[in-house]
Amino acid sequence: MGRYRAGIETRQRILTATRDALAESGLDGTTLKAICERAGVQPGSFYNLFPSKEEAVLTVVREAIEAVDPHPDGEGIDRPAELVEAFVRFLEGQPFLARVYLQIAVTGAVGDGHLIGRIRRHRERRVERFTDAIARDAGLTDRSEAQRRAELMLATLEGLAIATFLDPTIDVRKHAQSLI
Amino acid sequence: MGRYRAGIETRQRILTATRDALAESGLDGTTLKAICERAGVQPGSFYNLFPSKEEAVLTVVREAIEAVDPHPDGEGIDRPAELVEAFVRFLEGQPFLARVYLQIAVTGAVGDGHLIGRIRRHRERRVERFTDAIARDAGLTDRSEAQRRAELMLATLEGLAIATFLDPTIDVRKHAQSLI
DNA sequence: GCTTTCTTTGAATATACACTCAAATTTGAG
DNA sequence: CTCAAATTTGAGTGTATATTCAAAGAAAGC
Repeated sequence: MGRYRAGIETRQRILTATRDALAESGLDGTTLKAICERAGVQPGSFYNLFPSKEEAVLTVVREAIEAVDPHPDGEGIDRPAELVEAFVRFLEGQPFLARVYLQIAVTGAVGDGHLIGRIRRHRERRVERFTDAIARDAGLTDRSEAQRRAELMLATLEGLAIATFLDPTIDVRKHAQSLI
Repeated sequence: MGRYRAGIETRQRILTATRDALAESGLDGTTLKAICERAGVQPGSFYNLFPSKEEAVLTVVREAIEAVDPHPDGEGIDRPAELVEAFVRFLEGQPFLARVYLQIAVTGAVGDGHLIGRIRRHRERRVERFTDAIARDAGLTDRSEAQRRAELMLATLEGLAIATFLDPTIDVRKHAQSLI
């Protein structure tokens, strides 16, 4: 499966096109046609590089989340404030992608169960990171108490995301700060 | 636009069919065909009673929310605990409809802007009720502080709803109680 | 029983979608 | 230059969708 330079470039063009389409038209408006037109590519070419439309969308969302991760390599020690800050940055910087993420989370579970599995795992890891950071920060020995707080904190952050979709005037940052 | 008895009965059958379809197949699986088959009705009959599929779905969701409202008539005084309890009851009793509600909230804003408008207004009223209840309960004269707390509380509840979709083992009630 | 209003039918419309595939073309290593 | 591997084309497939409409059929008031 070695790729030529042309293939790699096209792949990038498709990812950029997907990101732009998502920002402009949302998840539903981001059809294969829309992506291909933006990327200057025909469907067959798309499917030579991606197994499905979903995969391209998910790649874009994943990259955006990683871009705000304080320790994307898994090394280093998270602090709760950093994790919250990363969430807020994601939400403010790429609100359209944040919406797509939630859309998959809320919608996906009914689907084929493969897409939702990935979101589920991603969320589990996030709960763990929050739990660790909180336990460390508050000096908690009771890990289940830390997890309880982590779940609540993450729920609030995701709820705030929904709130901003419905009312963009809400000051997410201010609310998020009050969690720490 | 007076209706005959037959029309009223058919309307009820369609609403029940819609509710059942939503519970079994989610929002996406709830096609017009699915609704009509369950209700034992042809499409033309559906459109004689509802202007659109969306309208039927929204009616079902609205009725379910009203069913857990502590003061559906608008009279009486809410207490924060009651409002939280209503939310939890809705989430536990009709998880599929709760998901549909969030799905519209997260997805809708890109659409035609008419469906989302109704969700937005519904949410605004809810923030107000929470704000009033909190201000009264905590004896706050600063209404903006009460509103801040209300927004945060509602965000957490909605976030918990998302969490239960991804991980049904989460104890929403316990988390929700800790908010009061 | 007549007449108007409401209800039901069900085929038709229109359209949108993700995805496939055989053939033509381009790439780049040796 | 050669040739196998990678890429691109673009028409085509299959399927599903919400909604419409003219015509036929019940329901109720008088």
